[in-house]
Amino acid sequence: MSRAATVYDVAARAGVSIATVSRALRLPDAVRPETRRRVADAARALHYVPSGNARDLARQRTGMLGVWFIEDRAEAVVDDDAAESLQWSLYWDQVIRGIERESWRRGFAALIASTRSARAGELTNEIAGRVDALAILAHDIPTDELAVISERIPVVLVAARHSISGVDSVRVANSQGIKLLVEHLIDVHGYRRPVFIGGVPHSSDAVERFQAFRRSWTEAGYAVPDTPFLSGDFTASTGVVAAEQLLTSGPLPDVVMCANDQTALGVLRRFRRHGVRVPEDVAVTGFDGLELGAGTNPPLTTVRQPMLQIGAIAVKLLVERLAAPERPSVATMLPVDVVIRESCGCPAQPLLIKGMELSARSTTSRSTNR
Amino acid sequence: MSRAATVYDVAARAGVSIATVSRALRLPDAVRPETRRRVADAARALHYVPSGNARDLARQRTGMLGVWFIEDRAEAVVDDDAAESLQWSLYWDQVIRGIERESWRRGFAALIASTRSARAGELTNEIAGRVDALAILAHDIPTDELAVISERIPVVLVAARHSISGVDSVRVANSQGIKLLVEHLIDVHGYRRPVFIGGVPHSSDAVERFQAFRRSWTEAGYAVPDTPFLSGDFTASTGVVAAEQLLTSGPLPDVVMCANDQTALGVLRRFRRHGVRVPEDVAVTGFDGLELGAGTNPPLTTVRQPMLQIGAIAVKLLVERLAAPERPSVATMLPVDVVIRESCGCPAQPLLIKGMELSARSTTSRSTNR
DNA sequence: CTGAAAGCGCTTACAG
DNA sequence: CTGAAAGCGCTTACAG
Repeated sequence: MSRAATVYDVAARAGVSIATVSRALRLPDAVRPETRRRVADAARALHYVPSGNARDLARQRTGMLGVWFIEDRAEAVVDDDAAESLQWSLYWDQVIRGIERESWRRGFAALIASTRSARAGELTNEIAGRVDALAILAHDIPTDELAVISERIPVVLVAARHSISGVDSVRVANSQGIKLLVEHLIDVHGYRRPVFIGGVPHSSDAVERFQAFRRSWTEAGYAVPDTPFLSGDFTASTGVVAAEQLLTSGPLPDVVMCANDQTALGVLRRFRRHGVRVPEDVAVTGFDGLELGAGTNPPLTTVRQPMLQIGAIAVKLLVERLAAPERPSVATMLPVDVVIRESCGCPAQPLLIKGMELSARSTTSRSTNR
Repeated sequence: MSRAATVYDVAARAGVSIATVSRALRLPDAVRPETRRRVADAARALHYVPSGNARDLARQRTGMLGVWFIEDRAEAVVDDDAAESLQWSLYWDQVIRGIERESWRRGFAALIASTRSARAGELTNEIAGRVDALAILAHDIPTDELAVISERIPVVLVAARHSISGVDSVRVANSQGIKLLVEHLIDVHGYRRPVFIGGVPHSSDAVERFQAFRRSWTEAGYAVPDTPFLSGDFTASTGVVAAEQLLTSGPLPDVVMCANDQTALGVLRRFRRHGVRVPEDVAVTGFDGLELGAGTNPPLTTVRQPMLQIGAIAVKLLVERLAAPERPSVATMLPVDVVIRESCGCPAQPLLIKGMELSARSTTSRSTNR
């Protein structure tokens, strides 16, 4: 690892100018075949690896899309040996995967930077200046800093609480999803004593889901608590804790609605460990539609949001704005589906309640899921 | 989004030189408080966002760790509506997560670039030149290109087949894991007609696991096929296809060992759909130790590899080599555990067979898992 | 504590 | 088709 070769070294060895080296490497058709070959040989011999920084600086673009990912989970302790991964948001994971994938399809690399909280200035100094556009994945965002950054590069907010004028955003129809699910729980199963296990308190996803929970049950004529039974951090450990508390705080509700799948997973596990049968003794539902929920025991009834698509759309908005900086900002709301599996009390044959169609006021459609 | 402000603009507005702007922003203590304030005000007023490229170019470092992720899955068709995510390797996902996390802990951002196959030159041009060090996640690697790149920046190979001299690598004890699992299947369950569902043919993980499968059963005195029943791409669809073929090709084996968990998941699902009971009619095992396997029906007996740790160690090796470029290369082999759940025929209480201890020739230790 | 100046390694009009 | 030169936006010895 001696001093790395540069265009100058390659040029010298090939007996051409640095401009020609640049062209031979970048625009092969712009130079004579003979020249091209000489440059290629020199580059190979010198183990030349072009500097991305220098190139990007000269070109005034980076080809990178940034993902700023704020972990908002608490430092929760999980009692399960294998559950370390459950500390992580499987939901964000999927969204990030959607971003990576779409970035790749559109010729960008993804620069992922995560942090535990938005330390002031970090966003600006660490990534904003090194990417062409930036996706913010967070429930709570550093509004002021973003306002400045969005003046310089396209920014898209995913699942964020606040919106910033001129900044695109992507979110899902939380309320509709919960509403459809509650209707199912009432109409099909006749439940009437629900409980809600919340997520990160300042998360708009968590807030919207709980409010929809309240509204839906209330409108159906049932009294429900005006706060979540417990608010957690969207991890399985929240579910574990919630289940424990549920078991020691009087009669069980007939259905436990969780702010997300991972929380529901924790509830399921802890209930099972205590011999509480789901759905016989109590029904449990989630939100997200993680693959994981198809394999739980019993399989989890949930609301599925299009996670990969959320990421893909975020990238699409970014790239579009890169092409048309002045386009008005767009707030995308993606539809969700209710995935009926067994944890709500339904038989093994899963059903799918399409959110799309309902929102268009058509008949509830139920189609076989597998 | 007018022309973005630069140090020159900030300097002009603050009435100082660009050197002072740089210092005020980067080394606050090196300038007078008054100067610092003037610069900060100017920067804020101008919505100044420093250029990462220019900074990195001047500094000769990027603060970024690259992850080059080669997808090697085939374009398989899955019959399950929700299974799109199963097309993705949940294993790589975890490793990447481990990388992101450790990168962050060590003050680096992670640049993730993925591709479907190693197009020549892409690696060199697209990432190698823009990161301080590079992790290659792939079963099969572009050896020549990497040899060149590793001359310039630290490279670490994860789960790769070939090793390159002078390049660090991380892999797991595939053989030991399979061996321990086979011993369990024979000693505890008395199975004798196993079948192996393979992974990507050129993957060393897939190859090592199959070879260990052969060796272990053979050494125990049982005849086993000398090729996998089927070789796939490590996705659930491979498992689905394998299960179909198994069902139509004569008597069922007594145990189906899969090259990884996602494949096993596909087998489980398809068997279940056809009314084949696991483990009563046939046992099934996986490899990876994904969380997902704890929730399948029945829960999956598998070999668990420390995926987050694999990623973390990859980063550690990279950062260490950054500090000591001449250190001899190290090939890390991480231990695995056998996670006994129910799909092998064991009762609900899960067991853990530690790979570590066995490899040190101590007694097989069995500890409760939850 | 601050400034002038060189340098980081490319790309890209502009000439020829 | 090729070269000389300016420019991309910072950082960092070196003086003062």
